Amino acid sequence: MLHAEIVARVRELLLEGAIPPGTRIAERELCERFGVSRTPLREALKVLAAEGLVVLLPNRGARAAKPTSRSLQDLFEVCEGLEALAGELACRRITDAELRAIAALHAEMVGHYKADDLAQYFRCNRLIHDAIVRAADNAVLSGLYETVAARIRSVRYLAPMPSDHWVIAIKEHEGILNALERRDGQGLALILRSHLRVKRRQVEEAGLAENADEAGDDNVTLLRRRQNRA
Amino acid sequence: MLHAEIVARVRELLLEGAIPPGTRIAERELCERFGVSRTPLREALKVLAAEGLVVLLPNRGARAAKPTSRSLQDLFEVCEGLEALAGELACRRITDAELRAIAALHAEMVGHYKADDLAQYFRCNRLIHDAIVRAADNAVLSGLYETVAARIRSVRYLAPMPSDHWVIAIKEHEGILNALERRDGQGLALILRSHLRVKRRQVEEAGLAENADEAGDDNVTLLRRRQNRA
DNA sequence: CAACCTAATTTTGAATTCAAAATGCCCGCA
DNA sequence: TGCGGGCATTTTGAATTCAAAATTAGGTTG
Repeated sequence: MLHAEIVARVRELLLEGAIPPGTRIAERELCERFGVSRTPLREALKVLAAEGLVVLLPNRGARAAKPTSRSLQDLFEVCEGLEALAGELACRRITDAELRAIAALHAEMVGHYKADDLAQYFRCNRLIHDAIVRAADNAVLSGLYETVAARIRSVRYLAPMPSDHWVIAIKEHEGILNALERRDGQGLALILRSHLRVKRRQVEEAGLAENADEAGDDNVTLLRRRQNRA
Repeated sequence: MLHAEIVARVRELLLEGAIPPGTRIAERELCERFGVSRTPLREALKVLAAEGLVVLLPNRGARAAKPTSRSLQDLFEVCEGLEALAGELACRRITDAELRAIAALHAEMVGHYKADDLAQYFRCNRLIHDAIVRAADNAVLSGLYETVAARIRSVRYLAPMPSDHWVIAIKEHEGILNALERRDGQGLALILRSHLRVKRRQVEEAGLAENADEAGDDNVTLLRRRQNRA
């Protein structure tokens, strides 16, 4: 099945940053890169547009979606909700084997923290969150989480990790593991939400200043909108 | 833009029940029905497949997705989470105008209840939930909610509404309005979840018995799976 | 009579073609 | 020199074409 393959490969390019947010996607170029005709490529772009990774401009082609500070906030809010839900469900359904696997990942992650290996730390971090979602054993939730988390991750280069935040993150992860072991769904949900809120603030602080100038829906607009609503 | 139009129209057909779940979707037929070639139609089917309304079988065409009891449960769980999140955000962001509009809808809905007009009642009910999600003012959340709620609604014909449940639903809706007015996000989230859980049980009780025989992933399987996980 | 094998037909997946829209280029002109 | 208009080129959106796979039908044989 050619179509699904292409969706996956283009998504890869978008998430890896090989096609940076905001850049024009030339059909021609991707076609010859993949060695396929425009038909399946265009199908793939439509699907990715439905996922929110690509925006289609009528008669003007496709661009890699560039999250505004606003849409990034929206994504974080939803991601919090999804992770909280996953945490609750996981506490009800997680198997001992899954729990052990997460504990192992946690230990490995702490090791990377002590070794100051940020990349490996992030890898474990991600695997843990994925494992929790998987333990929730809900296919719909997994699918939505994957796309939302991917869209957030696509701008992860914005977030530098101050070392004091790193300590906090480790503490929070201990709480996560603890809540899982106690099967405390409510507690886990709370921790996951605040955990994500920390990351969100990091991205906000890192990213807001720099894309305020070019995005149409910038911070000033955002503030005005949300204040007007009150 | 032909493509988006076709996505919308086919989705309509699927949600209206004009193409019942599980039926084969003949490309040819839809093409002549819409008066378009296969290219944009196929693009539309790919998008709808990504949304979960259609399943694509390699070299064997498309079928209208038929939720199994399992996937329906998954959808309900996620919908609960999304509505709860929407409720929390809405309490923070809802404007007085939006609140008044919901109160008006609520009053209208009670009127339909007293007049025993089920169809109109459902209409208002849906509009209220949509309004709450809209008041949450989060585009990503709106999008996800729409698709998840649509997939649930696509099998709504399964759920008969016993009159005692109807009373409960009205009571719950009073609680919803009350929590919104008090801007009690936590409380609203709880009410929305239990509200949805009632509906979920209705659908389960109505639907489970009848599709157990044909679906591959039936109730027995479901129970076994989830029990095995403990 | 039933099971199976083969050939015709239909249907799918993808490439190619074609028309319309947008982009870019060049020239004239103030 | 700077600006605008018109033509050529490129790119997009959709139809058509073509090959491969599946389905169907029919015939053969045990």
